[in-house]
Amino acid sequence: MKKKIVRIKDIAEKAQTSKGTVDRVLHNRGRVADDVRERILAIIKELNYEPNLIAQSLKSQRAFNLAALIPDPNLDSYWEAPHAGLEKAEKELRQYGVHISKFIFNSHSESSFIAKAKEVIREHPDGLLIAPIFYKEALPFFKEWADMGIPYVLFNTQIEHVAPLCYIGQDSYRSGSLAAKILRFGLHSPGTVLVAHVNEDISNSAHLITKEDGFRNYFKGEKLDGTFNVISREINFPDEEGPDKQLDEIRAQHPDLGAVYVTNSKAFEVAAYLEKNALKDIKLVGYDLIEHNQHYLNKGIIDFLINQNPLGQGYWGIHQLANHLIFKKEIPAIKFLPLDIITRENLDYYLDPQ
Amino acid sequence: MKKKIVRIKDIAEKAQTSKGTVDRVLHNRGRVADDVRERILAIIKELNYEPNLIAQSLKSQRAFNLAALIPDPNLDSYWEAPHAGLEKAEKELRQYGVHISKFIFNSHSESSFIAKAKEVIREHPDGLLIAPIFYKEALPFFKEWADMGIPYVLFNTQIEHVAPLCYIGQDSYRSGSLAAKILRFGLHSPGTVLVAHVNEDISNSAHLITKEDGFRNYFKGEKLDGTFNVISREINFPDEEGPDKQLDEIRAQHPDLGAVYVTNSKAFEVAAYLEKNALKDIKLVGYDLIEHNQHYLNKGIIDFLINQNPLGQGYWGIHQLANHLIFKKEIPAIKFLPLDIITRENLDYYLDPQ
DNA sequence: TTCGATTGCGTGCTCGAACACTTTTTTAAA
DNA sequence: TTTAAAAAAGTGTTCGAGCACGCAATCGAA
Repeated sequence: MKKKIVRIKDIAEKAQTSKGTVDRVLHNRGRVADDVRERILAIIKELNYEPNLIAQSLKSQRAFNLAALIPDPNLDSYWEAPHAGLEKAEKELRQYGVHISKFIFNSHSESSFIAKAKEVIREHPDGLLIAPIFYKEALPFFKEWADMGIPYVLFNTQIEHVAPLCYIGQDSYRSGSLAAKILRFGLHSPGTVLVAHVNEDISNSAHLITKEDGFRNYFKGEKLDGTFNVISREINFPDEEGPDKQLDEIRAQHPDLGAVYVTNSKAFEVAAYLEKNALKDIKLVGYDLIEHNQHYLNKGIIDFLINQNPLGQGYWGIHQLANHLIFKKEIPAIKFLPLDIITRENLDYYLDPQ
Repeated sequence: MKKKIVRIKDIAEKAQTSKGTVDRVLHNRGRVADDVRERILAIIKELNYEPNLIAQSLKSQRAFNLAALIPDPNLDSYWEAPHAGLEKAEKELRQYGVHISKFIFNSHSESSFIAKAKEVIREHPDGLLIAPIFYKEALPFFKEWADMGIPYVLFNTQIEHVAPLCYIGQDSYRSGSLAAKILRFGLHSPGTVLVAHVNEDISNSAHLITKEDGFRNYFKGEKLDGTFNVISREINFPDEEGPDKQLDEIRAQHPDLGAVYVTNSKAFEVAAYLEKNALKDIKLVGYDLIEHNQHYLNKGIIDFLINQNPLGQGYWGIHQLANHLIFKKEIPAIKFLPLDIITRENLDYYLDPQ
């Protein structure tokens, strides 16, 4: 069986018309007699015509200026990976005329976010990828971008009541349940389990609460809430101090502390404490393959990390924009990335992209 | 900063010659004066010319007939996924003229493998993807294909002393270590750990032994070989019987059996036994997301599965061939796919492809 | 010098889709 | 019936790389 590629010309011939007319039908560009239009549409369906993307993009040669509004990786190394993902996607899509302008803000400064968001508006990109870590500050901009007709993709932080082209990231609830499952598997005897929100402004981070919900409900669902006592704490401290004081206190209150679930990428802070105090039997699960975490994962102090695949988030974010703008594909409103479970033995595979 | 794409014409102009000459230099298609050649090469380097793949493949329009030598998914559902991966890759690459012919053999019959392998030779494909599950029978063909100049990619089963274009699959040794790590995390007290090779001809499956090595060495490396007693057994039985007799026997010998590691996709057989005998405390880890395994994973009888990503193996196998044949990229000799850890809570994400 | 052969190099067509431009047909008004 | 305007349909160029073809210059032999 031969696979024949259907060209516009083939359709034209079969419809006894010219490729120009077929082209007008395909692109709804002006004035074709109704009977001809219908005939052509029927033939398109019949022959199952699919435009040749290669020829298409060779011709169109259009430039797509995408913008990425994303935190500074120098201030929080977590953001290095999304940057890398962006660049990987840009490399692949350069052939199609994609260019990405980065607008980098300070992840600790709302005002820098606002300033950069305004810059984005001035630039008027064809599409936008944004990590909306400042919920309240970001809200007004969504409306503005929508009015300007700039499609935007959110990643890392899911936001309700906003209609992006797509959200890319993890299912926080599931993510919490998964952490619970892992820790429960490793827990040998009844005791206290701590959910630790480390150095994060909870009021601006709904997803951490969602993670906690998922975590707690795992224990409830498994009828284990009698066996294990799940407590949660916000643990905030200046960089130079460490969480020692707070953790000491918690251990004093709950001598049967058996596991800690850190809801963001700061598990290494807790790991340092556990190591210092030789608490080998307290299980520890956290997020993200940043260097500090890898260090304690290799030492066996952090047992498992859940990978949020930040590289993939950047990569797929740009690809979704390209799928929408260039390839005119339908985009799912949510793209959940896998919840990868990482431990010392499979760490390597998740460090470098495919 | 504008990103200017360098064309052959640009090079020609700068070198004060014609695009035909530049083309001859680029493709070593003879007869260019030495001074001109050098001038052109210098300019190509200077301008950092990269051929426009889009235009390239539009023009070349070549057909690439790839062959896939792969077991029948109707006899072992594990093979459904590689088939799906093949098809996904074919869809993506159809634009580039790729067509895949499947040569499907019976995974229980060496002679059917040989027959199909001979068919492949008659077909004379441009490239070949093969799951060499019959080591001895496959060997002579590798040489033949090499002589015919057909590049071949191996997947699923790694074979030494053969020089494929690439091997795609898992690092079996690591995979064993990972299984050990997981089980050890869940083991609460000293006892016996069973490595089970279920219904598989060990003599033709070196990779199962490698898995076992990785598994055992984890316990040795962690200085746990005193605490845990690792034993291994080949458990073979006819389909209609089940492993009950053998497992009963093992439990009689080792009443302290705490965990089972099944080295292939047959964990569900052991799971059925555990369920029947209400052995909730025996931890179980196996491979592959086939339906039977998913069933017991959801019931919580299988604790974790390691995903060999069979879909990805098919997908990347075809892509590696395409990278070599069409895009002339350098191919790594080994592409290890990630060792994904799957449990009930993150199963979904690994079922459907990206 | 003339002819043929070889080497070196330039021209122009091709791929399929996009789109500007031209030509033909239809419709409405004079 | 003529004519202009509007609608419909057709033609031809373009994108960048590949490659066939053919022209021009050079060389060697007669």
